[in-house]
Amino acid sequence: MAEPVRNGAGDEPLDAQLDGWRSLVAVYQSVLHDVVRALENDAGLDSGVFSALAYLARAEPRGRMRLSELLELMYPRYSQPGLSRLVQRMEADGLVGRHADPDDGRATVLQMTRAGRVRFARADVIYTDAVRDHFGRHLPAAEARTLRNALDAILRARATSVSPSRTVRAR
Amino acid sequence: MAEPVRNGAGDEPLDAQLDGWRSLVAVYQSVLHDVVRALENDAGLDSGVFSALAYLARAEPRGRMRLSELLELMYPRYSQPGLSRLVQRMEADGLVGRHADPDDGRATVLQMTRAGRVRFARADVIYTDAVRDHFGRHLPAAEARTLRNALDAILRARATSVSPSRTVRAR
DNA sequence: GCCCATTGTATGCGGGCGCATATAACGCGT
DNA sequence: ACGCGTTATATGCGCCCGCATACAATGGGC
Repeated sequence: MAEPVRNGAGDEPLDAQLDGWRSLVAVYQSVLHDVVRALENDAGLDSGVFSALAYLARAEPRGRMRLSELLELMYPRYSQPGLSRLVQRMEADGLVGRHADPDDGRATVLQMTRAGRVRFARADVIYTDAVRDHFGRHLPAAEARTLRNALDAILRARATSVSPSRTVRAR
Repeated sequence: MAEPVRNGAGDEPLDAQLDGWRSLVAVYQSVLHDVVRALENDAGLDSGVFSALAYLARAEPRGRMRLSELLELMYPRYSQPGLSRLVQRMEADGLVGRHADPDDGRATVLQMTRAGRVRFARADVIYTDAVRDHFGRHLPAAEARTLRNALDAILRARATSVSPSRTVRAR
């Protein structure tokens, strides 16, 4: 969001970090827009469903996961009610099953269906190709590694510092 | 969106660009969430209103801009109907005026109000501080410049390559 | 064994978004 | 001056989101 007041030439105190953030925002929005379009048009999946399937595909054992675990992975992209309805739609589309957890009567266990696996496998190819085409293609591998290192360092630093309400349930 | 299948250790063919994209997505979502929260809580502005005000504040002459010009700046974050309603809300909140363009009967000219300027000035401080606190603080200035250069190169490359439907009005 | 605070999930509600479409003004060709 | 394709904006509609809240199950304290 919001790329206001870019330091074009001889502006203000010149803030390298702020400029970096603005460039990051611009790239993210531009690339994501095209990638999401590719997912929807070529794979028939919206980005939320795709993300959920991606996490489920990695889940052990075999595509099973608690709804609450998935929520932690998808937060803050989805709120708890938002995820609740997302998986309802996914169940309606036959991509996942929702079963009562035998160990905890409150919990719901998600189970990827075979159809879900197939849809995800196809979509993953679309996604990967789209990211390469719209992003990776323009970034030399060496710079990509540098970029990743810098960004991962930020993630680690943020995880460490006591950022408020990193916990899903707060207040 | 979607950070599936991260190359943790000895995974697949190892794709530096894809990993970079995933890190970018993770940082963007995490940081943006907190920045938007700060804007809403401390400045009482949602991110769309803030972005629009930021562009208007830079407009010459003095906070005037055509709706269609603003649309190009906000695209693809907002669609044309989305922006239409966004500025309607902004007008209702007294942040901008909407006047018929004397030179073109179809067009609407936006004019930032004094209240809009005040609200934006306050929000801009909140925004800048939040970005520094959640992002810039964790990124050395040298790395920030490297980051910006790599990302801006991607933006330029994307603008050059004939990416389909970069124009607002397509199809 | 009974409370009761906590945890896991679902739902009522209001609001914002995008798509398709409508409406109105423009301007060029004739 | 008329027609018609184009451009600028607005609106009907359906969908999805988050917030607040409801509800059910859990487990530790006593």
